[in-house]
Amino acid sequence: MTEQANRGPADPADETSTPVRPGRRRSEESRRAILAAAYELLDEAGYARLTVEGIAARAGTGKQTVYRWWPGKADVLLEALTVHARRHVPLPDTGDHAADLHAFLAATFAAATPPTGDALRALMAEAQIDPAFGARFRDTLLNPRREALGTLLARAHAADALAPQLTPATAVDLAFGLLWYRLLATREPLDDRLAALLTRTLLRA
Amino acid sequence: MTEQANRGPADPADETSTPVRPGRRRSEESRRAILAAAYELLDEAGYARLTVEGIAARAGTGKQTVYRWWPGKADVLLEALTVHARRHVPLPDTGDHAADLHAFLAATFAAATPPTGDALRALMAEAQIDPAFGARFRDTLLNPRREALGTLLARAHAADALAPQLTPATAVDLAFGLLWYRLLATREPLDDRLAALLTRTLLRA
Amino acid sequence: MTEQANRGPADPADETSTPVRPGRRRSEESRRAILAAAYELLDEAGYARLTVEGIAARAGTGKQTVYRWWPGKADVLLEALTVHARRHVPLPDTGDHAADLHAFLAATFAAATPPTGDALRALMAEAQIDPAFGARFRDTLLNPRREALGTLLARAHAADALAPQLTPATAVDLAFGLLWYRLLATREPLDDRLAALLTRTLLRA
Amino acid sequence: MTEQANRGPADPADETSTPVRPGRRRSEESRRAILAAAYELLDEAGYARLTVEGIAARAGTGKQTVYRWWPGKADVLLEALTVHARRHVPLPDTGDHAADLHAFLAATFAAATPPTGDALRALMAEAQIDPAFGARFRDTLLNPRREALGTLLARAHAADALAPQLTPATAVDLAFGLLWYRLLATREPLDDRLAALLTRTLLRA
DNA sequence: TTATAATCGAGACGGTACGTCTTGTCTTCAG
DNA sequence: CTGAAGACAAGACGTACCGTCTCGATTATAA
Repeated sequence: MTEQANRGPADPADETSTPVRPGRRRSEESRRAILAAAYELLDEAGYARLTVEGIAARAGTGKQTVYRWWPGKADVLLEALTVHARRHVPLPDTGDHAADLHAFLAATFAAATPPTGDALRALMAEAQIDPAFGARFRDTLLNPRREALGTLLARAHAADALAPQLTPATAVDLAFGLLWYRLLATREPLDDRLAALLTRTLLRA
Repeated sequence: MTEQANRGPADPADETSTPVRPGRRRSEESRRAILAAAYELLDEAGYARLTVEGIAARAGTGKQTVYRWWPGKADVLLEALTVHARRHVPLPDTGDHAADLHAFLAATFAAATPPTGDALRALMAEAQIDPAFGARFRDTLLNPRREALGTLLARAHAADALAPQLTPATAVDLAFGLLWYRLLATREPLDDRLAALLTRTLLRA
Repeated sequence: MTEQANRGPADPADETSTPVRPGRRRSEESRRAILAAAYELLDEAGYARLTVEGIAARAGTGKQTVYRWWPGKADVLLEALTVHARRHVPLPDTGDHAADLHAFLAATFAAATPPTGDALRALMAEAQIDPAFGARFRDTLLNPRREALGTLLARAHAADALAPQLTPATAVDLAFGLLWYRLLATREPLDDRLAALLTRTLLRA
Repeated sequence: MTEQANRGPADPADETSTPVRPGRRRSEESRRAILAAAYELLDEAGYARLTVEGIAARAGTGKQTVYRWWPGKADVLLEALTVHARRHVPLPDTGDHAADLHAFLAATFAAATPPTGDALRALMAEAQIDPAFGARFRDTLLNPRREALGTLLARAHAADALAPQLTPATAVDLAFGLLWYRLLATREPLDDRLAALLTRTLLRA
C-alpha cells in the first residue's frame, strides 16, 4: 500500500512539508532499532548470516516494517552506514593542494576501517549480485565520494598540480581503486603513510 | 588448478606415483559438463540466480557430484574461470620495462571483459560474503596475478625505472586497484589507452 | 483431532477463552487441500511413493505449511483418515448383546475396505517403523476403537454373555486381531459372515 | 549378468547339481557377515535407520555384494530371521489335540519376542509398503506357519474337536491375528497363559 | 599356462526426497 | 493506516540413501 510517496532512506527531512496524511505515523523508534540491529548483526555474524528476519527480530519489529521502508537488507545496511558515516569526509580547501588531498584521503581511509569497512565490503558485494541495488549503491555512496574527490582534484588540475597525463577522473579511479582493492582483496591496512604516498603519486612532483 | 587440493582420492597431482586406488574413477565428462553449465548459467541468469541445483540439472549430473568435488557454486565458477582463462596473461620480458608492463596490463584488462569479467565480479563478491572462499579465491586467482605483476615491476624497480616513492608492492595495488574498481564500481571500459596511462604513471617519466 | 496438541500458539482447544493472538490465522483451505492431496496420492501411487513434496505440490501449498502443522506424511494421513472415517463406527446398545456386537463388528469391518483399508495398512506399517508415530497412532485411532468395543463387551461380560474364559480385553484382542491380520497378512475379505462367526465365537453359545 | 541361476537365499541346496560355472564363488563369509550386520543394526538403531549402506559397511563388504544376492534390506532381514528362527516351531502330534495346539502356540509366541519380534514387526511393515516384498514375505514366512497350524487344526477338526462354527482356516486367522495384533498394536506380552486361553477358545469346551 | 568368467571391496555416478531456511507477501488484531 | 505477529507459497540449501556402474584384485574353471 502507498509505499510510493514517502519511502526512501534519506528523506525524513521532508517531514515538515508533508501534507499531513491520515493514519499512524512512521515510528522513528522502529527505524532506528532496525538500522542498529542490522549494523550489530553484521558485526556479530557477518553478511552471510544477516537476514531480514534476524534484523526484525533483533529490532523487535515485524518483517513487514522492514520491507515497507527498505527494499532489502542491503538497503538497510546502506542507510545504517550513511547514518554512521555521514560527515566523516569533509572537503578541505586550504589552497595547499597536497595538504588538501592528503587530508581527504586520510579521512577516507580512516572511515574504511572495521566495522564500517566490513559494511562497505558487504555492500560492494551485494552491488555485484543485485544490479538494482548496485545502482542505488553507486548513487548514494560511491558517486558522492567520487564527486568530492573529483572537485578537489579539478582544483589541482586547474593549477597544473596534477601529475602529467593524469586527468581528475582517472586520478579518482586510481585513488578509490587503491582503497577498494585493499579493502576487498588484500585486506592490508589503509593508513596515513599510504595516503601520503598516494598524494605524491597523483600530484606533480 | 584442477581441484587437487580438496580431496585425497583422485589427486592427479601425484601423477608420477599414482597409488591406484580402488573404486570407480571421477568422471571427467561430468566435471567438464558442470564447469560448462556453471559458466553458461552465469551468463544467462546472473550470479543471483545461479544455483547448485541449476548447475547439476544443466550438466545432467546429480547435486551430490557437484558437492563431492566443490564446496559450492563459487568454487565451481572459480575452476571454470581458471580453465577458460588459464594462459591469457603471459609474463613478457623483452628488456623494455615500459613495453613489458603495457603488454601485461593490456592483456590483463582484455581478460576482464564479459563474460569473464562478470565471473570475476561474482567471485569477488562471494569472497566478501564467504571468508573461506575468499581465502581460496586469493590463493588461486588473485595472488598468482599479483606475483606475476610483482615480478615484472621488481625488474623495473631494480633498474630504477619505477616512479619515485613507489615500491613494486604498492604499484601492484595501484594497477589492480584501478582494474577492479572499474570492474566493480564504475563499469567503465578497460582499454589499451588506460593501460598506457597506467604504465606511464607507474614508471619514471 | 485437528492438531491442537502440536503447537502452543494457535491452540483452538481453548475455544471458550481464545486470547485472540495477532498474526495471520491458519488457512483452513490449505489444511483441507493437504489432507485431500495426501488421501488421493495414497490411492494413486501407494504409500511408498507418497512424499511430503508431492502432497504439498498437489495441494498447492509450500512444504513448510505441511511441516508446520504435522510431523510428517503419516500424521497427515492419520488426520485425513480420522476426518474421512470419524463416525463410521457408532456404539449400539439395544440390550441384545449379540446384535450389538455383530453390528459393531460389521461396521468396523466395512470401514476397513479400500481405500480406507489401504490407509490403515500404511499407518500400521509406519507405526512399526517410527515409534513416535506409533504412539500417536495408538492414541488417536487404535485405542478409541478398543475402548468402544471394550465397553460393549464389558456389558456382555456383566450379563455373563461372554464365552467362557474370555475377558473383555482378550476378546477385543481376538476381534481386532482377526481384522488386522486379514488386512495386513492375508488380504482376505472382511464381510458380514465373518462378523457373525466372530460374534458367535466371542459370546456364550 | 547371469545372476538368474544361482540367486536366492534358500537354494544353496542346488549346489550339488549346479553345472559348475567358472569364476569366483560366492563368499559364504560375506553372506554371513551381511546377515549378522543386518540383524545387529536393526537392534541397535531400529528399522528406520537400517540402510543397505550401513549393512555393507558393518559387514565390511561392498554395497553391490548385498544387491547381488538380495533385492533390498528387507530381504536380507528376512533371510537373517529364517536363519535365526528356522526350526523354532515343530509340529507336535501326540494325539492330544489340546496339548498339541498349546505346544505349538506357546512355541510360536515364544519365537515372537525381541529381538526376533522386532524383526517380524519391521518385515510386516515393509510388506505393506512394498507389495513385491509382501508376496515374498507371505511365501517364505507367513504361509508356512499358517500351513503348520492349519494341519494341526485340520486334525482337530476331523476329530470334531474344534469349537462350533469354526473352520481350521478361520481358527488359524484367529490365532495368528491375536499374535500379530499384540505384536504390532498393543505390544502386550505373549505368554503361555495366553496360549492356553487361545487353545480353550479354539477347541470345543 | 593361459584365457575367460564371476566374485569381491571400494567408491563415484544420476537421482529423489528429506527437513530446514530465507524470501517477500498477506492477514490478523491493537494502537 | 501503521505496527508487531506470524502464516503463507516458493524454492534453494546441503545431506542421506537409493540402486547402478566401473575400477583393480582375486579366485575359480576350461582350453
